This record gives sequence, structure tokens and C-alpha cells, in this order.
Amino acid sequence: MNQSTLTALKDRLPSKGELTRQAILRVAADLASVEGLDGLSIGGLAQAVGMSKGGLYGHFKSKLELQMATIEAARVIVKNLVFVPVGDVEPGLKRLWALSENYIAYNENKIFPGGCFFGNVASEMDGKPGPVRDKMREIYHGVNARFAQCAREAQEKGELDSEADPEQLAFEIVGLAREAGRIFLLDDDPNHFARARYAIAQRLRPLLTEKSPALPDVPAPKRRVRVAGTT
Amino acid sequence: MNQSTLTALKDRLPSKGELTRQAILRVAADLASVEGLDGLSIGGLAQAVGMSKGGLYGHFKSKLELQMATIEAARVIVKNLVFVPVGDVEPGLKRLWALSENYIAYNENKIFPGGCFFGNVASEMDGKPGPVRDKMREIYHGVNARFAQCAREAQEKGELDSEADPEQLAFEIVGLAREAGRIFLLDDDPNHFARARYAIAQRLRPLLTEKSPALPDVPAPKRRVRVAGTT
DNA sequence: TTTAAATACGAACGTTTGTTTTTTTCTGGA
DNA sequence: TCCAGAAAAAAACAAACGTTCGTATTTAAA
Repeated sequence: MNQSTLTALKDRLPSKGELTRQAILRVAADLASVEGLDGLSIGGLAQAVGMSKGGLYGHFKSKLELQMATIEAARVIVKNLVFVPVGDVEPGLKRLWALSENYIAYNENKIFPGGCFFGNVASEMDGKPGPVRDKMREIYHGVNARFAQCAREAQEKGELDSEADPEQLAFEIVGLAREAGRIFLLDDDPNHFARARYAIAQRLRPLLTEKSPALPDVPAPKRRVRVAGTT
Repeated sequence: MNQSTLTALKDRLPSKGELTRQAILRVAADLASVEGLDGLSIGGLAQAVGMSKGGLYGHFKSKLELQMATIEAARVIVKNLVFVPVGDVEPGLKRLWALSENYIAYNENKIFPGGCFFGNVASEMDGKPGPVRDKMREIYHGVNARFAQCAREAQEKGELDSEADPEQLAFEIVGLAREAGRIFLLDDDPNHFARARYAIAQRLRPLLTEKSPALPDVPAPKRRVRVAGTT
């Protein structure tokens, strides 16, 4: 093993600084999902990660840079958890369904303690122009585009009515999943995820063709018990 | 006019203090819809309303009390704008549709500069236990319940398939409207409201009966232009 | 017109904020 | 072992935070 290969190997090894940087960002994403990206304070983050405020500034020149890095870190986490795995699923209706399921499960399992990182940050920043908002818009477009792409693949394979608008389908699926995640954070009722799954399945069902694989079974959501004589 | 009637009248006249209180709350709701309820600062609010910080504390003992009062003020605004007017609409499918339309229009018209006040505040507070979160949950339940009630009335009049679950319908309608409002804040594309309206109409259509009044015309959303040879 | 209460101001409190600077500790290659 | 550079701590900064207080002004009833 000669000098250059050694150097090449070493270059790929994360330095200590890079390791703590990643550790900081993982904590920052968790914290920001609850407190928001503005609510995320340097002092609080430093304490949570077990170091001093000044130490953080060795890794990030400013709070804005920290915010942007945190978004990017969260994006990678969600990408690897939600979007990458569906690459293994056969393109078409199955992949579209897997993507929906993954996205719902991501909300259901509270990967970030404050729920969906991007839902919270987007809602916080959508009224404040700047690089953070721009990045969030980009990410949102990416998510919707991926859903639309999966729908289109299903159409091209003849597994979904070719008359349907893929973007419209993406809008509805993503919207229903997000609504479930959001309400879940307010009142802890997991039935809302059943509602989202059911709604999505019912939306797709009339679009199925003779080439379509069967949709997985989706249990009907629990109906609220209505006592006789109550309004 | 005797003494007691005079006093009774006077009691209903808002005092000067009450007037400025209302003025403060109206500004606070606008500001909080952008900055959030925590991001809303006393100094900033005082400046926006044109008075001193100390002056504000004559009306609210603490920031928490100001936050709660702001939520209540916003609730009244939305109630009078979205929910009260549908009381004039004939119960049944028409009222259900009017409610959906009002709710979408409320998002579309940016009644608060930061979009839907409650969407933003709920997203901000859903991870922070306390009276604010409790109040937001209450309001969310109220909104969904009103939609479900309208759906149920439509069923009772035979204008909507009686097999449908009113709560499920409410979940879907509200969720689609909110999704449109949220994305609109990120990229200013009003086509998302057309998507929501279209999705809701398509959801209701298979549930119509021979007794149902006709649904208003809902234009199909613009389809995204796809250039040949593009992925 | 007098008077008491309601209302608002402006300064100051002690914290916490983001950021900078200085000093100390740690790390990894020669 | 030594030393240069990276990494973290420690201390300090001005600005903004929520809050309190004493005083001035304005309102509304007597």
C-alpha cells in the first residue's frame, strides 16, 4: 500500500471535527422539530449536545449557517428513511403505494420528537423570506415531484388510469398523509393515520386497471361512536 | 329612560381600555400568524400598535395571557368569517359545500398575513404542552366537528350516501383545504386551491343521490405542462 | 369643576439571545 | 517526544427578551 492510497483512505475517514459536527446536527434536528429553527437557541443546543456555545462556533459561523446545515441533515435522514427504500420496490402501483406507506409511517413513528421536521419548519418559515424558506420550498417540490413520478410510472406500466393527473394525485396523497401527522401531534389519536391510508386507497381504487396488482388491505378507520339522541 | 336602563346601556358600551385591547389583539393576531405565538415579542407588538411595552401590561398580566387572548380573538374572527355565514345556507349538501368553499377561501384570501393563524400556531405549539396547546386542540376538534355535522345533515336529508362516515369526510375535506393553504404560503401558486376544490368535489360526487342538489362547477386544475422527452 | 380611577409612559430590572475573542486542551503526524 | 493545528472551553459583548415599577396623563363619573 503506497503513500497515495493511504492518503486517499484517510481522506474518507471522518475527522473528529466532522463527527461532532454530525452529532450536533442530529441533536439540532430533533430540537428544531419541537422548538422551530428560530426557537432553536445556540445555548440550548450547546447544553443538549454537551459542549460550550463557543465550541459550536467552531463548526458554524452563524446561526443561519447552523439552520441551513440542520435542514440538510434532516433532509438526508428522511431521504434515507422514506425515499431510498422505495427504490427497491418494483416501479408502478406497488412503488407508489410503498412510498405513501413510508411517508405515513414516517409521520406515525415520530422520527423527530416534534413530528415531521419539514412540516414544522415550513410552517414556521413560510412567511419569512430568505434562504431557509427557499430551501424549504425546494424540498417540498422535491417530495411532491417524487410522488408524481411514481404515479406516472404506474400509468406507463398500465397499472393506473392514464387519464389521471399525477400531480393532482401527489397533491392529494401527500396532503392526506400530512394532515394525519399534524392532527396526531395535537391529540395523539392514531386513528387519523388509518383515515389517511383509507382515503388514499379509496382514491386510487377507481383508477385501477386489469393490469394493476392488488392493493394491500386497508382497514376501515374506526367510526366515532354516536350515542342515540346526541347532536 | 330611568337610571337602570342607562346603566344597562352603558355597560354594553366598550370602554376605551377595551377598545385598545381589541386593537392590540387584532395586531397581535396578524403578527403571530407570521412570527408565531412565541416569536411574537412584547416590544415588537408594542411598536406595531404604537404604544409602550409597559402600556401593554395594563391589558395583559403576562405573555401567556396575551397569547391566550390572541388565540381567542383570532378564533372569533375566523368564526364570523367562515362559520357564521354558512348558517344562512340551507342545511344539507349545499351547506357542506359552502363550508368547504368558505374554508378554502379563508386560506386563499390570506385573512392573516402569515396564512391560517391556527395552522401556524398549532404547528408551533403541538410539541409544547400547556394551555395554548390545549386550546388549539379544542379549536381543531371544533372545526372538524362542524364539517362532520354538516355532512351528517346532508345524509339525514338524503342528499349524501348514508353509508359514508361523516368524520372521515370531514378529515379529508379539511385536510385537502389545509394542504392547499400551506403550500400556497411556500410558493404562491393558486393552482393548489383549484386542486383542493377539485379533489373535494370528486370525493363527494360518488356519494350523491337522486335527492342531491347539483354540485357547483369546479374547473379541473391546470395540469403541469410536460415537455416531450423530459423525465 | 373636582376627583378618583383608568390608562399609558419611560426607565430599569435580571435573563437570555447570538456572536466574538482569548485561552486552554486535545489530537495526530514527524 | 515534540510540536503545529484543530477543537473546545471560558469569558465577555451588545442587543433584545419578558417583566416590574413609579409617575404622568387621560378618562369618566360626581
